[in-house]
Amino acid sequence: MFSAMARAATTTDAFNAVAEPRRRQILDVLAGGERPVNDLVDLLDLAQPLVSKHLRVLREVGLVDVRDAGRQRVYRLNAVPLKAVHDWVKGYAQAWEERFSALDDVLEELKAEENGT
Amino acid sequence: MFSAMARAATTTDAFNAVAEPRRRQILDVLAGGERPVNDLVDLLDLAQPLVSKHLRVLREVGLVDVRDAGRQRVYRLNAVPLKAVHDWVKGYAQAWEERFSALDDVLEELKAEENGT
DNA sequence: TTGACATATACCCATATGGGTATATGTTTT
DNA sequence: AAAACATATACCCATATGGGTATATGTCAA
Repeated sequence: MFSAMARAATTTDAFNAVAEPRRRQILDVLAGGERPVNDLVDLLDLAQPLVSKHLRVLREVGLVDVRDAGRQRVYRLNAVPLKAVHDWVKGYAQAWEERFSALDDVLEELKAEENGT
Repeated sequence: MFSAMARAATTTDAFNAVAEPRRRQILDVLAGGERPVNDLVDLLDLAQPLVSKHLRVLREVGLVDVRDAGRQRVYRLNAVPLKAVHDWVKGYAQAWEERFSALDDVLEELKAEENGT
């Protein structure tokens, strides 16, 4: 038995992992190839413990893999969990395209008015 | 002058708005057409104030528009801000496809082994 | 105008979060 | 073995977050 949680963890899936800008930055760097932690510290200009913490979230969600290399820990991108995000958001592509073409229509109208009705 | 914030707000962009499952549900419903708040309350089986709060976040991020209709407030999807999410995640498509084809290779190998050698 | 209805807001609460500093852990070099 | 290096973890802290209940606000119906 346990009382209802006041708030559920929000760092347990790809959507949340990727909601944090720092973590997107990390993934963006790793997209260019695997990197030890210190590289990320330098590139992100963020305290080392914070980088490690973000990496932990990414690891728990499966967005990165780690490999030991002497005294370094080399992190590597695993983009697979991002497919879920992509699949969800892809469903809205039509919706924003409609919006854009609706805007185009308005602009066309304005242009037509400019040239006399 | 102000002291450094201990933590920045995380509900101020599309990435974060969409990280919350309830809000994705709301958008999924609105994708089927505009809806008054109470419809969402019924469909999501969530307390009305919570729905209103999630709608507020979505509104602030520009993912929904509102329209007054008598004593109802009708919410409507605006998918445009999702394009940013799509654009970012799209850049990783190649990465997860590589992973999948790497997996395919492994499976092929196992299959080959099964049939002798 | 009084009451029902629809929605937003003001609170309270427990917990998650991200940043920070100090330190533990493990590895390589000297 | 000791020192330097690389990384993870344990804390502390302020604040954001999501859920909940009560209530304010505004609109329509009787």
